[in-house]
Amino acid sequence: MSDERLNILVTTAWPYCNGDLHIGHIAGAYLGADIFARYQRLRGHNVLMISGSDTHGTPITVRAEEEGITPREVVDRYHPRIIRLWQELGISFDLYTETDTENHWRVSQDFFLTHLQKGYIYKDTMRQWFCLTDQQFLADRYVEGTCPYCGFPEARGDQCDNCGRILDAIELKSPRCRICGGTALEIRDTEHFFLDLAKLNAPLLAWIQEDKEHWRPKVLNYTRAQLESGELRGRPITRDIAWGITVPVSGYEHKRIYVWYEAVIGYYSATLEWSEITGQPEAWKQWWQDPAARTYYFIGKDNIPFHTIIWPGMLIGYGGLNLPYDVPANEYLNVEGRQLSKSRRWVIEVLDVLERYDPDPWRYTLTAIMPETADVNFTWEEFVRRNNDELVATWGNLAHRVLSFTYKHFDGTVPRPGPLDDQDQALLEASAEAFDKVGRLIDAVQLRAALREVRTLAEQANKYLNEKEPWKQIKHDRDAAATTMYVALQVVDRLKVLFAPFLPFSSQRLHEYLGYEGNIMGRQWTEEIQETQKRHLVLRYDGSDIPIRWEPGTLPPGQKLRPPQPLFRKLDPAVAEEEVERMLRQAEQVEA
RNA sequence: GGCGGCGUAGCUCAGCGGUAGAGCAGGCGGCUCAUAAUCGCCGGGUCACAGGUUCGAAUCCUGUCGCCGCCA
Repeated sequence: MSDERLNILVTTAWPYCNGDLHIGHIAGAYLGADIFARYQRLRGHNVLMISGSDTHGTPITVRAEEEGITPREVVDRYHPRIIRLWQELGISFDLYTETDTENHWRVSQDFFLTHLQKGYIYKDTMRQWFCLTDQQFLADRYVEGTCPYCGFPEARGDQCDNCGRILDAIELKSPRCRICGGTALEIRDTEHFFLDLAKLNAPLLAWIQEDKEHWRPKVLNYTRAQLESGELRGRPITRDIAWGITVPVSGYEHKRIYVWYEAVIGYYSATLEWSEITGQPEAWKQWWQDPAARTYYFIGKDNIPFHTIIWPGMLIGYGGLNLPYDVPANEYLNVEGRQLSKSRRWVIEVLDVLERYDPDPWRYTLTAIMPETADVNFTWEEFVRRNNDELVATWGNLAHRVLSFTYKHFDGTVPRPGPLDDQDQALLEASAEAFDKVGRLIDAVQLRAALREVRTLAEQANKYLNEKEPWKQIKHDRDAAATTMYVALQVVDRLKVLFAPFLPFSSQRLHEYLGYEGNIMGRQWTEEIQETQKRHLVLRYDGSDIPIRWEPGTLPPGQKLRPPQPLFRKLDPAVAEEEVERMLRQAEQVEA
């Protein structure tokens, strides 16, 4: 690990702001990003972690129609809830914003105009359904009809829910308008703008062939296969809908920019917004123009092509901005053997479970089973087991036995050690080496393995105590017991740091029990940002006062401890069954 | 139909060219500081199947079977 200070941009997929987030979202993108960002901050790198709510696109308008409210009202309901989730789970975005801001509109329109002017956008005509009653074109999701392949009468314009085929809306038989329910539709020509991906194929291919050894094989193989096929086609980037960013071209103001084009620009626009808010208008250049800067995109596997082909292509077309350094895409998290599904109500919503459980057990379990290389299956039984047998038994108990023993026998003070024997030194060395080992794994975004490595050190420390038996030493050789507890306390103090990116809440408490002052988690707060016309809520973070670093420190002898409490609670194994039943009841309500 | 992934101990999974590993579950033992936590030991696998490459394959290649994605 070099000591060079890097500019590191950590970003995550922008969640659609049409509902609450579930543990699949967290395990897929946000938790990994947070662990990575917290670690890199402790290393002393110049980290900026940003994201925001995706407020546009049909998922939002469909939701609004279902409830008879405006899209903006949908956003205003869920955006603050998503922000509250980040706070409760400790996801440390330096800025979490949204896409319906003047800043994001301006930056997106600038991208559009720049692409247009540089020849990466062209105009073409498409054939689309037009509703004679509403006098407007209908985007895919606004037409329903009979599937031309399987005859299913309720097929949507983009896909048939019965046979699963991807459809072109104009293929539908007996189409109906979803807005007015009428059938007075006809196919008309409509003009749209297209991103010329074919033109970007060659430069993308050149980019993907250099310095990508650190990419996950699956992400790299998939991307290479797409680019080497040389079959990238133009994609429409405008739509005939009424919600979204307007097309900044005279004569086309009634059309909107397609959400897939505009949302990814948020990675850049949010960095500009952060620079603006913090009064450092040039600061964004550290991450977007420094050639040594690294940008990481934490996403789910469904998003891979947007981040390894389309967004890099857009950046190439725009010019002058850094391309992704890594796209550590995760696979899916299933629950109790079934795929998570909002519509079938098969979900574990994070805000909901945080009412019954602490955040760190979730962070622990979801990291331990993070779907880094394959889909994984979450079960409540495993959640309870990981909590009780690993988090509580191995780590929480280690911290507690060391703290409470010291507190009782050494007057609540870190004892002064005598000479260290081989065993003492071996454990201290192992705890120092752990920073290097775990650090390498996090740098490579292998978080499961990194967490396992930290847990191994906790196991070594438990073993050390069993061999030293300080409860016997204290009876006949107080100095020997003092040395043992000194060594154990050093290791617990270091484990506090090693666990901090994964388990920030409990590391903070341990920090206090160990007698230290200060906040090692950083501070999160919300803020209303007023632009010329619009107003929006953002989440911010400040970790500049964090008093620990990613290195083996020394807990000073003589430091006064605070009265210790257990770090984690054991869970009654019965909760696993109760939670599964709760989920089954929820899912059945939908089917009924 | 095309592309890709997976199939390793009862369970969940790691290993991905050099004498089969971890955690949990099961059995036995040590300890009693600690949230009946901890530590040690034991049993248990023809690494889906069949060929091939190699001095040597769970690990590379080919095929078969079984699951699962993505695309058409």
